[in-house]
Amino acid sequence: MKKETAASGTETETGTGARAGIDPSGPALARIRALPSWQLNRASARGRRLVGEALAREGLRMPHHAVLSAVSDLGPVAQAELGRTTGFDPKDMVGILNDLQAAGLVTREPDPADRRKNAISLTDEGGRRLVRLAERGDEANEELLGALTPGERERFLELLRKVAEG
Amino acid sequence: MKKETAASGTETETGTGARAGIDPSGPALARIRALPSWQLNRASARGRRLVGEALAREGLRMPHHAVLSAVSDLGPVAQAELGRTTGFDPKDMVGILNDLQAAGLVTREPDPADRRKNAISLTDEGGRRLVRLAERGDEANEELLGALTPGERERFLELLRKVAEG
DNA sequence: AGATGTCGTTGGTGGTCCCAACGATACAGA
DNA sequence: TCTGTATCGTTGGGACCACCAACGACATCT
Repeated sequence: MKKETAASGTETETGTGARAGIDPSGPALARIRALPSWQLNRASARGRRLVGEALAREGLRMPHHAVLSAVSDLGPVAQAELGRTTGFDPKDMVGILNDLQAAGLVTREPDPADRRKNAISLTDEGGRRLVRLAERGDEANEELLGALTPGERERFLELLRKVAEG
Repeated sequence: MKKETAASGTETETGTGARAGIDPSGPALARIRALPSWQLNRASARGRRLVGEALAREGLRMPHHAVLSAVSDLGPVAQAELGRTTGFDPKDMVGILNDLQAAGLVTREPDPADRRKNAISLTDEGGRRLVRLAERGDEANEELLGALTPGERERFLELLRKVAEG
């Protein structure tokens, strides 16, 4: 029952990128799996899993790490500014900061100079936790790129940045 | 327009917008952004957005494209087999196939040889739509890698596969 | 026959991202 | 000073993707 109509017939095309060694009977799935977007999703999912597991050992998740880093860099800073810097939605920023505040890693005080704003600051414990988070994150990324040589990693990151920035 | 005073206005300033170089006192954010996992997430998100928009022009989404491709390759096939092949959760497979069936792109008939199974087959319209989906997907991936030369694309995909497979 | 496992399905969770609206507040211009 | 406009943090909702638990129906192995 193989009535392969799609793509198997006279789809000569330019022959670009097409991995010539693909199963001739039904290349549709292999084509999809060869797409950069597909492989990017797979690699990204693996990275998220590795980093997620690593940060979970510190009781936090990736957004917490990012926001904690931003607070560390920007000193006392408003939530909206944190959102612009890290790219997280204001809606989600509320929950992230709630978690960090509940864990005693940041303080959230009203800004006397602008009473609309919250001044977010890093606590000492937050600073210590951030160091450990960075270590865990580095370990996870080390494992993520484990199959690559140092030279390949450099090249990969360079190309990846181009793709990410569009 | 408006000067951004921020909470730390009085003593931080130090001269510029600070967008230029990495601040040596607090490189935490820059470190995170330089992580492969961070860049992978960015690139993957861009890919998902581009592909999603492209496939939406055909009224479908990425999982539909993948499953439709699998059905095209595997002829009449059970849902569980589709799930194993494409990696989608059985729960999600139900919804995906509901959509494809409602759109007349696949048929779902009871398998007489095993009444637990559904035999999923591609319709003629499904085959035609799949061709268009593949074209749209290729266009989106073309744009995704637009900043890379052909040689860079090949190298990038090679490294990306290594990272994805771990 | 009974034990075991797979089938499709339903239900629920969590994470990421985006949008709309709200009250409170700040600010620029009439 | 008053008034409109914009931003602040917050709440609520939705789309999409990934994952897991449980169930009845059914097949298979012993």
